[in-house]
Amino acid sequence: MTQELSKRYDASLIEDKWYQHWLDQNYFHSEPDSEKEPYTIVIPPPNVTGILTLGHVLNNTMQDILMRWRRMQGREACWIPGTDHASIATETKVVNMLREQGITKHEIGRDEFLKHAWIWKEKYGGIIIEQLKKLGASCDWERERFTMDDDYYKAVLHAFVELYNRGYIYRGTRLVNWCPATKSAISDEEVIYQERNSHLWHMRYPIKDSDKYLVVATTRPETMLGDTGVAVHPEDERYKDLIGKFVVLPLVGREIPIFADEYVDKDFGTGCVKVTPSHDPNDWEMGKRHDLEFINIFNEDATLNENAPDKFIGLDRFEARKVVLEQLDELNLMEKIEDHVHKVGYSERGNVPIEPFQSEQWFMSMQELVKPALDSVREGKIHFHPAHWTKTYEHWMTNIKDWCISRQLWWGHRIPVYTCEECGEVMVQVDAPDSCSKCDSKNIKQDEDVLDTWSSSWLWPFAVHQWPGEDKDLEYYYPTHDLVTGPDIIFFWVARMIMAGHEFKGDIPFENVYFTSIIRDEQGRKMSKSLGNSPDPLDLIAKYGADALRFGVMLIAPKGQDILFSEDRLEVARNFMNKVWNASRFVLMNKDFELTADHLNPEKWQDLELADRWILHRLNLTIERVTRQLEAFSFDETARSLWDFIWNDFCDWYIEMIKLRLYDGTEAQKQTAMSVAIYVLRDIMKMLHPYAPFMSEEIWQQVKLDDEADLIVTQWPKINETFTAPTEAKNTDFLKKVITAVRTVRSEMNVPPSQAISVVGKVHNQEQLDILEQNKTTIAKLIRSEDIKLGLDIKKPSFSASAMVEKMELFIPLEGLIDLDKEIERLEKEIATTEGLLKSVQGKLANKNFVDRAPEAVVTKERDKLDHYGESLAKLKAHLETMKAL
RNA sequence: GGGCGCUUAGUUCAGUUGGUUUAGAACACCUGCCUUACAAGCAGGGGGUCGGGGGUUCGAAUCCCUCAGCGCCCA
Repeated sequence: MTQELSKRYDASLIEDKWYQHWLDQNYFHSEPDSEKEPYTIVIPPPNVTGILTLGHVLNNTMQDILMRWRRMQGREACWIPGTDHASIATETKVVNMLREQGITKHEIGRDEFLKHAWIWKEKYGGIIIEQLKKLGASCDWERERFTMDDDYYKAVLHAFVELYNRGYIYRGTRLVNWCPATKSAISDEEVIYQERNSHLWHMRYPIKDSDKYLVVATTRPETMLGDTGVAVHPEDERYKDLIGKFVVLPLVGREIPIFADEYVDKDFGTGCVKVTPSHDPNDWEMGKRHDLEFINIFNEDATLNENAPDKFIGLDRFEARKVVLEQLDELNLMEKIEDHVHKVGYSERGNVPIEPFQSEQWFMSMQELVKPALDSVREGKIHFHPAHWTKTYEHWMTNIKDWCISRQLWWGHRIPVYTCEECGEVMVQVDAPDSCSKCDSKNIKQDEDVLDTWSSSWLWPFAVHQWPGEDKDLEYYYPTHDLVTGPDIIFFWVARMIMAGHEFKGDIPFENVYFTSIIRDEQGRKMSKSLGNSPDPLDLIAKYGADALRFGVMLIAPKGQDILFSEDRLEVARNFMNKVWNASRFVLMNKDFELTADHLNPEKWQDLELADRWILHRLNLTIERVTRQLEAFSFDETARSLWDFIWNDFCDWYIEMIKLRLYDGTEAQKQTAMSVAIYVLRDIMKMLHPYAPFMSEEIWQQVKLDDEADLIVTQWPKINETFTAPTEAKNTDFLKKVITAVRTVRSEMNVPPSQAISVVGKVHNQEQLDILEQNKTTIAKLIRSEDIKLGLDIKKPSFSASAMVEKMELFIPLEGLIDLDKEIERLEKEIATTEGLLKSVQGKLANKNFVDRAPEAVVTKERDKLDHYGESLAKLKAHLETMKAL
């Protein structure tokens, strides 16, 4: 039986209940089913020790919408969840935790450190997963994966070994982006450039065997201790004579050559560039070209090493800068200091300036991997949404550099390269060798480094299964279908997954990639912990409900643009949820019969009225539109379509129009109205379910038949062709216009709702008369009038306000109430508006070019308008005259 | 320096292949209402000429060029 619903929707009473119910029924779990077409999404695995942010809410709500929608469409829907070990981020957290206990990681050693890390992971690793459940995420939790699970770990090593054997992985000494805080190399993508106000120091380098000097300009004076040359442009007349000569490096005394290189920008600084091959990428290249000496002056923590003069050894790089500047100043070698704004690369995780640092690392050659990945996007096998990201992708892919995949960390997948200490044999294999394959020695040492996190998560779409083993799940669910992620990881992750998909599976990993917006605060600032502008989604769920959070975020998530978030936006969504709740409550309060299949069978409906045919017609349009919008990943437009249909059509008009039948109608009339209302409400719940799963399920339980399934597994609504009723839709629009016109007069003339009025309608034709006569009681109810007179040639009352609707004249006799001046003013305004419209139409039609060249239909339309406005204007003017004569 | 995107009511945004009236919605605002689903509500209303300029066209917020401002990415 129907239970009483509370007047206000309280999300907290139902959300946990339904989530538990869905879990109990195992609805989220998927198994391969040859009868059904699969639909798969792999979650972008969040950082295992992370907590839910609004970005996750946005991203995962979209995924859940797609999952629930596809599940309802009958697909075998599988959403695979999991977390990422996040090498640097997690290790940093564990290091900090240990530091608070007075422990350093080197003290306790690798194995002991990893024990602490796993304990940390066990303690905090489940948080974000539990938070996703609060949001309503319908992930297949039985399939949850972690990138360092045993089998996943092996899959990562397997991929390394494979690529090594295929010749894509090599070891090399390169200048890498070095993070002195974490003492590890990082990839190009992990360097964040930030603008800094700094200086350009102009320093004098004495020329050997001369009393002259040349001036170099630099933003990093401390690196001069590692300078091994000075470069000028070959065509720079100022310095041509100096090429081939030497300068004596101040503070160091080293004699270094002056040489010419095209790279030098004559117009920057002095046109002379100090060259530090070991500490600058461009200088590195020049060093190679000109066979310069490579002198590394830094330790791993960016203090100066023994290659620097004694007094600098051990100084931090920033300290060293001060000392260098002081000493140059003392020696009168500082020409001048200019203010200078430049971009400094910071380590994303360590949050300190990165140091270009010469070291031995593992690299992955990208040349071959890029090709199929680029083609599959260019050829449209993989679609990006919005499409413009394709260009960004192409640009990056065509300028890609080899990927530095080793990290000087412990938390992660340790590189499976083993070296025999006896004979130097190198063995690359998944399982550790017992002995050297060449000399049989047991003295074998594994590479100390771990792999970049992304070189494990790039395998995610297939490594979540049993890859590289035989696996029916992998067969069934791969390739996946859609991926929803942030554009900030298009290079880190998306591009690399596409490469891995092609390389290891010979196919694309997904068909569509939807790039979400970036969430900012009201002032457009990025959300961050330090700014304190990043609300906790769980607080928002507690305050507004998960459904409102989901719906609200979708409502403000435009395709391809940043989102400006504020809590006001959630209030809007909460109000909407309350509206839906109350509309449902209204229907249920008026349902006084046990619902049967007959009630829901359109063929059994008797005596449908105009309102019924109209709302069913609108329902059809909404089903079509919402389905189309979901197919296009238009999450915001879908939300708006649902809003418009539910609030504007169903609540504001349909429910109001059937009240008369429900309150005063015959049993049959009431039954019909309720049947249609419930039918529509049921489809509303189905369409709303992906957006607001909790409330829609709660209401569904009240309007479902006993033998029907829970909403989450109910079939997505379909268009019913018999509901198509364009004429009824048009007639209803006319009816609505008449009602609104009367209401407007009422309001503008300050007639309170309690005040009875009469209405006299002089219709334009018989059709209008029929529509209005047939719906007279409905009109009466909605305009609160007991007295409506209609006719083709009805007499116009003298004391009355008036309005025009599609050539029909409406009079509202307001004797004793009417404010004559006000009505005259109103009419004059109306006349001015109509004159404006008329003028614009006349202008078009007076243009010979328009009449000659515009399509016939467009011209006809304008002629109709001319006729329409002309007649309206004449009538309005006539009214005005009568009013003025009074 | 290169690339991508944005600029429409006070605010946040819609506006599909250029042609339904003088550009829509929500929030905010103004007026009147506790009308037995909902005051987290109902009814009504005011408010923008679509960043500036130029062009294409019978017709442009919608296409092209240009300038300006903002944002992001890459170097």
